[in-house]
Amino acid sequence: MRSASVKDVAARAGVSLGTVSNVLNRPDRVSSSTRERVEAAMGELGFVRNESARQLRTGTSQTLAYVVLDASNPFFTDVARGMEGAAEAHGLSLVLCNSGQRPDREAAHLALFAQQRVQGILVTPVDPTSPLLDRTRTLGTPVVIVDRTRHDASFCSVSVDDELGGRLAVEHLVDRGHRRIAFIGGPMEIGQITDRLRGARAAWADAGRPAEDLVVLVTDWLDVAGGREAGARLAGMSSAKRPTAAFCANDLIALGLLQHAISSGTSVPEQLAIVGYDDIEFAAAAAVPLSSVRQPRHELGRAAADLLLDEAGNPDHEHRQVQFTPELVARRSTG
Amino acid sequence: MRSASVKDVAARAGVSLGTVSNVLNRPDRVSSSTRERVEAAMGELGFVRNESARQLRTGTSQTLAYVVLDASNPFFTDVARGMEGAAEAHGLSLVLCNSGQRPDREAAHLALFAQQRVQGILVTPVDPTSPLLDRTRTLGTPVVIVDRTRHDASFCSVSVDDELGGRLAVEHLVDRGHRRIAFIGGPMEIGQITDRLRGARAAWADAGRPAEDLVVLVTDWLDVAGGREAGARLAGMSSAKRPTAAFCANDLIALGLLQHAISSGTSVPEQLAIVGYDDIEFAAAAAVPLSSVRQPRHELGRAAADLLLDEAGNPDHEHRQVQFTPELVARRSTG
DNA sequence: GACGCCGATTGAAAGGTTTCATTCATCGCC
DNA sequence: GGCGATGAATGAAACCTTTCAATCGGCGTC
Repeated sequence: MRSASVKDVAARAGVSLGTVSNVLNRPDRVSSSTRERVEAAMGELGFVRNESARQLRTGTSQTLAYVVLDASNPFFTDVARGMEGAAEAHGLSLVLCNSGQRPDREAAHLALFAQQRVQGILVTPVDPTSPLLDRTRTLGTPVVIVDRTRHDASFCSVSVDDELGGRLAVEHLVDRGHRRIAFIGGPMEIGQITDRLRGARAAWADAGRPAEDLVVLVTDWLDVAGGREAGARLAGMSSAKRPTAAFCANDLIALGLLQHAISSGTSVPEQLAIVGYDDIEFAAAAAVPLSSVRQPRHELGRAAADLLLDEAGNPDHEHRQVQFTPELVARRSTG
Repeated sequence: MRSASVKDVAARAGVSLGTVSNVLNRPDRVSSSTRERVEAAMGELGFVRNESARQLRTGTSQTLAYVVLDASNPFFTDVARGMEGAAEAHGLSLVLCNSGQRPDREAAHLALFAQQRVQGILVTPVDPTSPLLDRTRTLGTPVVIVDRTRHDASFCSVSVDDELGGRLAVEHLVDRGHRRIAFIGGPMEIGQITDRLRGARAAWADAGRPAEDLVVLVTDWLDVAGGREAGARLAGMSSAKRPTAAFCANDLIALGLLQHAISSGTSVPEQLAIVGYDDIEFAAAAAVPLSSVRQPRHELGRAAADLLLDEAGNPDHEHRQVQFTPELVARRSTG
């Protein structure tokens, strides 16, 4: 039971095949009586337009694709929502694939989308320097890097000023009078983590504080478990050496740290102030609402989609690296 | 600069177009010397196989689609991970679209996937009774309903026994000695919410407790804000009438309730015990780790994908409604 | 030396849609 | 009543791949 084609519809409605196509694509060009006849035939036959054939003929697709780094991190799903808005405004659909931080899956998804001839690919790559990105673009599919960046200007990208974010967090802690603080995050291979740390150190130095009073605790990964473990390490320090505040490289770490503090009877923020990063929904909803560095997630997604559409459609497109400004949201976890 | 086609590759490699196709699809049929020549030509021309043309000719696609109800709920992203595993095992890709609970977007995504002739569509619908689902299947695309169900057996579906889940939660609270409890959730149009409530009431009755000692607080939606607000309502009750435990219809509600309790000085679980539902990652990581009814999220996704593949590939497929069994995970929030 | 066989290669057809230059029909107007 | 203009409908060509029956060339065998 092969599904009906325009030809079948045309036969049934007693019109030519071109007319059916006109009904589909330029309904104004067709008289209302035949239009109705054609539409009736479509209904009776259960006609579903074959997108492959359409796309083959026209060479254009109606979709943008986003290869997500980690679909279970709320940050990325919010970014994707911003993209959806932009795509919808242009009459396009956004489809997602999740790489789950696996380079092989990332590669497979990139290849699939390239073969599908999507209008363009948004990607938060496992490794932004991967030559696979260059290859994908060279082969004809526009690519925009999301929440990461290439230091040369070889790709369009959208990101947030992580150095400033680090700075904001530490300036806030300095304002609150802290004289010994911790930076918690890792792994240090991720450029953004080191940027945040650099900003943190700069702000600390600007405040005239000695470098050794900013303790760095490196975690294996940016998840809740890493935060808990860091909490245990903090608790193990002598009270003289123990920081009175912690700046965590993302909210998951901060939540883990908070959890450890509460369960071990450390009061937040009195004995330990905490600043997170990302301002995910759960940050405001934590037991002690978290201060956090907010990234404009929806704008990030929207801007990325807009850049991609420009790259895809504008003949004299130039690569741009958009950088957004983060913002500190002070809540109870810093007093 | 149109991208190269098999014809271009064939010309460059000095072979026929059929041979190029053989290199792509049956590399064993082609001598290694010509194969190398063809592959070299592909590399030089930047050939990318046109998936639309392939699909048009063969009639088969390599993808499954999942229309997610709410991509920002970690529960659904975990379900999607289970689907990814099943898809990968069959050499297929899974693509996601988010309806964000908007029926119009759900409809648009269903239409898109049907036109793309994906192998099948997994969907957590806004409304499982929507005729759109029937229409999509009638028009030729297999559909499996995820985490919802049709009460007639008209569709394959996977879900979890919500009545049992409600039962487990309340039995646990009864075991803990609570004699007055609350059910918090809503809106009541969602079948699953009412199922959980029915199970809760049944267990309560089985324990010989009077119906009026199970207080129902209806929320507008299953989010953190709803939980906070319910917390305020609980706090407003006289201590004689105030329940000593709450069973929340999902973890987001439970987290909101927990947050309210902590910030208002109510100790958990001593003054208020809390059971959530879904057992999302943040449940275990909450300030007071949440007891919760765990749904087998990955299995749910995997089973859904398997059903879909059977419906798509097996000529004498019969619709099945798979129901999984939930499990109570006791943590600190219930003592 | 002819024959048959086998693996390697070929090339035309098919798949469903869109496009566009043509044709057809109708109508108003001189 | 004939003419041009206008609007509607037509149908062949093109998009790129895969498939499959047919051809080719080389080899071993009788």
